Amino acid sequence: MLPAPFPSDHNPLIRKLESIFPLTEDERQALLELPLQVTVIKEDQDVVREGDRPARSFAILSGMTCTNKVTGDGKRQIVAFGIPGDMPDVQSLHLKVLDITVTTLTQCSLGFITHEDLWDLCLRFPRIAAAFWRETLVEGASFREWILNVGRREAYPRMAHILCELLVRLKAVGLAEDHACDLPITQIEFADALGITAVHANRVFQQMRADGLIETRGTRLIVLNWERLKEVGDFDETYLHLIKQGGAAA
Amino acid sequence: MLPAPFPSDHNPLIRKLESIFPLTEDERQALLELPLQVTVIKEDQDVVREGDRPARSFAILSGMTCTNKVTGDGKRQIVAFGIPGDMPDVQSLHLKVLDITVTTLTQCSLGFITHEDLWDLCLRFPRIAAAFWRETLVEGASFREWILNVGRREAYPRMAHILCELLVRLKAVGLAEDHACDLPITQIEFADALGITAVHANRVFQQMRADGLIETRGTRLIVLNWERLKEVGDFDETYLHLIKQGGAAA
DNA sequence: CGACGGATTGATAGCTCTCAAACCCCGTGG
DNA sequence: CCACGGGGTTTGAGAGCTATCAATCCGTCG
Repeated sequence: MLPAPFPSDHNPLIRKLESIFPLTEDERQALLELPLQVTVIKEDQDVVREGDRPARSFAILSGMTCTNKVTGDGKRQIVAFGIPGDMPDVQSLHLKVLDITVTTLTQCSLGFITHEDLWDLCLRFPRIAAAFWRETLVEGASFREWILNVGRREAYPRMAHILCELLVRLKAVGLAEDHACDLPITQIEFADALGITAVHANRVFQQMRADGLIETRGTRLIVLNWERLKEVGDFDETYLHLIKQGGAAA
Repeated sequence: MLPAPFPSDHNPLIRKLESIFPLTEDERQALLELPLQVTVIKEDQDVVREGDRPARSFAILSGMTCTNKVTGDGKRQIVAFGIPGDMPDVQSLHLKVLDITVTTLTQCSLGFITHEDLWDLCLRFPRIAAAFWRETLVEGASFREWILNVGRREAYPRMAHILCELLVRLKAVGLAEDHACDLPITQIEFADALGITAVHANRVFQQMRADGLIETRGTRLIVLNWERLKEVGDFDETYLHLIKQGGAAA
């Protein structure tokens, strides 16, 4: 079940770009010819670390990551989850020193692209550059919502909100069914994402189960009452700026 | 004391771009010729609102803004402060629907640029496009630190951290002395930025004054012990990605 | 079978909130 | 010149959410 080298449109990055605007033949060709060093990395590994000065960025081809920061006294905060199609450290293209650490949550297949190649691509195809820029803006929107979530919602709705976000995003890349998905995220990690303790995250989960909102089986999340979960989590997916496809998903 | 139409290099936007990389004559010229509709707006006004679909973006020429979001039950969270040179809603260039509201904290002079003109500029001058992109990446870095701040620091260090950030950023645009600046931010707004209540923000301020860290005189903030403030706030300005100038500031 | 990381549970402490009221400063209007 | 009104700042006391600290439980893995 090792991720194969990604042919044509099974490349999540290309699929993502195509969801933003239809690629011309040239653009598509350039993306396919882009030197992509595909590497498989085990779970729980740091791909890049705060303070690094990478000469390349990467796209997640399969697997999940989390982007995190740490306070001076060692408390960790997860600020984003990465799913296939995301490029958690594109910022390093413009900002020399990384201010974040990207850690794998599962085994991941990552496609590394040198900054040189990325620059070249962006200069030759301004629309692709714009699409990357757009992606970082969407990421920014997500950060803003995350701040609101951590700053102004209590633990319970906070958890509900993040579950909604994850489910919607995973569905957008075809990795979730209607109301269920695989979430390789421990309660400790949820706690670090929500700014609460693992103990409290656990109690929140129990309450949500007791309330009939969700069910968990191992890493699998099953949402029993989607409408209620959205309501409780005060969730409105507008901020994810997903592009609605007219037709059905692939 | 009305902000005058901004000639040449008194335009904070141009100054900011120049701090990122030296502009060529062409680039500089294009920026100066950019149709900029300068508007003065009173304090406490919404410039754009969540849900809007603006056809233009704006740069802050003078004054301060805050970018905020609101939960379903009306709790407000400030996610960023805008200072001269910032473009709080550039995102609208790529993302149709605004997910944030930008409110003036003081009277502001704003330079509006239509998205059409912005696109044109970006396509003609890829380096300028890259600089804008870079700016949104820096903004993203700031959001990430904000999440860490709200999620993992207690109220006291949280406040210290935000004061550090504001002072450093204002100094970078020449709006702060070494350890003092004008902060037109009420305690209520600080509270909304920190994810705490106004009452608690007030108590934190009192404690910081009692500890000899700061002094406030009206809207003026005077930092009495900068080293200690940074330490307490666990502040390291790396994430602001400021570009150090070799020479002195203007 | 022992080790280990994650999930759970219980009891206590503590940071922050909530609610209310008072206080202050300042611009407005009589 | 002073009363009035309004927003921001302070204060106090009590309640509540979440953290802390410790153990226990559980499933997986060598």
